[in-house]
Amino acid sequence: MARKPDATARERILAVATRLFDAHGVHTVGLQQIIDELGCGKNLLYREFATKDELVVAYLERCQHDWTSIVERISEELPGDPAGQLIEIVAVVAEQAMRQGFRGCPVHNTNAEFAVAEHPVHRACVGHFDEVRDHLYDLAVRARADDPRTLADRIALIVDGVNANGAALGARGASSVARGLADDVVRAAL
Amino acid sequence: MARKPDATARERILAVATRLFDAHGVHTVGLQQIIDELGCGKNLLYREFATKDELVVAYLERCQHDWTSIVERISEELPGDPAGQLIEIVAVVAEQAMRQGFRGCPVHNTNAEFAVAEHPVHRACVGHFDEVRDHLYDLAVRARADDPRTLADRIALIVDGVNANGAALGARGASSVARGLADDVVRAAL
DNA sequence: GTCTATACTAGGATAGAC
DNA sequence: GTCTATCCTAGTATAGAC
Repeated sequence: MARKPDATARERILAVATRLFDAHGVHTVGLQQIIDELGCGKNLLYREFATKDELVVAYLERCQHDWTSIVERISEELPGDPAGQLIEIVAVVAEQAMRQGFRGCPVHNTNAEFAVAEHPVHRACVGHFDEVRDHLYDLAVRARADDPRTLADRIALIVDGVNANGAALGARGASSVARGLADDVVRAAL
Repeated sequence: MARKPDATARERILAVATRLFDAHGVHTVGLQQIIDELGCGKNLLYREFATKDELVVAYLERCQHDWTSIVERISEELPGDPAGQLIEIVAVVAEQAMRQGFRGCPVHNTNAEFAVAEHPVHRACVGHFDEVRDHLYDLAVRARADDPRTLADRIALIVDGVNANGAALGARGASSVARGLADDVVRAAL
């Protein structure tokens, strides 16, 4: 009797790959390691993702989706308060960065591993940061900032700074001052 | 006739390794690639650096030395003006981040590639960030900030944010607003 | 037909012997 | 400075279980 095709295979592969990539970085994790942890055959992985690059791009899309979920939740919690949303975005990222074992923004980390500008993985990373930038700008405009471009970029600096500093120094680093800084930045921009 | 032992060998190796590590990341650069570019034998490299990890640690020490040179130059340019030095540090990093081909802080990038906390490379990275943090705190104290810890951490966030954002988006990113933000932050803290 | 498991190629890695 | 040993990688092909 033939098995039914497993519709969840792609999701299961991505879940394992995400966990390993997040923990160790992309280049240090081999496909064999993913296969071993999945307990599946090599063919299954290669059916869903023809190359490792494809798997990495799918991983990045998943990271991007996670980010979108966060900002949408914040948007629902503070409807009609774009200025508050800008501050809350910083607060949520800072909270993540102070957790034990935080390794930084996975997209930044992946971007650091793929230097060639034309590489699809590098492009996927840049695409994510462009989306983040656009969203922050949109919030800054709706907050009626005098200079929304500058406000959005200042918040972007804080978010990126929390991710980088938290990856290096964790909770004993600079993340704890991020929310206060965002507060001052937003207040001064309105 | 036998060659004299080359006292500059270590420096030449480090120079090539630094260029390649900066451009492509640590894991993607093989020792063979470094050897090929040097035009030397494998023994020479192994005489100076027993393992790749040792070479990477030496590379990080070089990065740390480069950073020290920058802050010392700023210290000489603005003697007796610790507040101005904090702003100038941000300005110099932002200027670097807007250059063509900027790939981010090499220490952050290397740290992202070495996740294991006990790994000597990871330790070397954290050591660098601790030094940076201490230096910023020292400047904030000497600037007579009301809360020097918070001021130092706010500047650290901006510096790290410039490095991360610049690596992703370059000159079209958020680096251009860094100096202005640092200016406001320092002014508000005094 | 779908999956697991294994064998295999080709290349690159670290490491070290001579 | 060359040459070798061993290991690990991505990716392909094949054999067999369900």
